Amino acid sequence: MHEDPRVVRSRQVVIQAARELLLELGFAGVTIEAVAARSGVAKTTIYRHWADRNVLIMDVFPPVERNEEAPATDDLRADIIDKLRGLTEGLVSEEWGEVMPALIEAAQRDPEFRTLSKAYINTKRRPTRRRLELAVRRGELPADTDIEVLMAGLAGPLFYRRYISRQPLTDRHLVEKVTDQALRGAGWVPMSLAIEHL
Amino acid sequence: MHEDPRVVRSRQVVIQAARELLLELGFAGVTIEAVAARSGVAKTTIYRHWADRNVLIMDVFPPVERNEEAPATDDLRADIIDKLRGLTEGLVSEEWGEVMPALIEAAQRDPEFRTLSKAYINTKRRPTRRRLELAVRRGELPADTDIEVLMAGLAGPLFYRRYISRQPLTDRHLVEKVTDQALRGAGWVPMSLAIEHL
DNA sequence: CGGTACTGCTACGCATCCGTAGCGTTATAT
DNA sequence: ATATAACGCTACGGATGCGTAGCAGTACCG
Repeated sequence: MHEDPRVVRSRQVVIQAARELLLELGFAGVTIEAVAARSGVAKTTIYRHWADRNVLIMDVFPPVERNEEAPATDDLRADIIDKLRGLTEGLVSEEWGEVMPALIEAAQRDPEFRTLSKAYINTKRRPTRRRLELAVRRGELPADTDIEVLMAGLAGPLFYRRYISRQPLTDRHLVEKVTDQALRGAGWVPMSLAIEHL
Repeated sequence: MHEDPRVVRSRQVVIQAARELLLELGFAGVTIEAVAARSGVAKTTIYRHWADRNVLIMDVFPPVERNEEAPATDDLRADIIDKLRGLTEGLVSEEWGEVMPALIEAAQRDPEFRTLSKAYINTKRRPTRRRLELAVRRGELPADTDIEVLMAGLAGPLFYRRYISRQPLTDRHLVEKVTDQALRGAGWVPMSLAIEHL
């Protein structure tokens, strides 16, 4: 019942090669022949694991992890900064950041990729969204806060710098600045003050 | 010295067909043969106007317009909202919005597309950036404002909603909400108050 | 109205890629 | 040790796309 280590290795090596090709040449570069050449795995072997080219390409994108928890200390700002740091790491990582544009572009026209993309985004968004909803209930944020606008105000600037203006995400205190700008703009009141308001 | 109307027509029809194919099928779909079939223009004629496939694809993207002026009324908020409305129109337009993901993805790996993309972005950003710098000089914004973070806070959320979370940009007062969130977060003070502060 | 220039069509040769078949070899499991 | 399963290799047939050549028609310009 154990997985044959040869199978495990083949799959891993092939996916890695396919990912590299996607980064370097775009979707057009991910041909079975090119993947075979780069990975050293025979073309026939690739076809023994993936039915066709499209199935392989889907597997290039990392699996969705569904188990992230919403942080919930009594410090909203710290919780958000923590989340945005995670997002920043993802955006600059090779595994995620480099592959995102291809996924976004594909999602723009292919329903299957759109589904995959939505699964990613929603999974990533949920914990932060939960935390913001909690903040509203607690009074850290005004009751009439538009959470979606706030979400966009937090994550949007990071995506923007990464893919649109192409500026570094490594600037000192960037995440803090973005967080403060959005939270302050949303009318954030630190917990201690919020309690006084009751 | 006039342009032969046949040439004008050929170029226009071909580019239109190529753009449609880019939207529907991505870069891989923009083959000379497919463009010829859709446009009704003979393949040989296409090669008479474009040296090869890449040159044609570059022409699919609309030309950069360099003549936009920075607005400069005494109302920062109104000026920014005006600019963001323009951005919103672009993002939902067929000419721009639908083609952006492909350009971003291409810019991620191809230096030529990266150059083109930068030209677009910088041209679009400049007027808004100018207006924000003016605002700092005038005292509408704090002297230590990080203009790049503020830019990202204004434009980022709109890009984010369009391409990442895929939410509508047509919500009532979305642009106003985004503007207020970012400006307020940046410590914006309306002009009348700013004067009092002197 | 006559020459020029643009266009459309067919037909290439070349290359790349798809996905499959057959066969020998080697690693793995029991 | 032996059967099984995975792998590599070569070789296909079919499809698609590139970019070019040659020739015939026709729209344009002066």
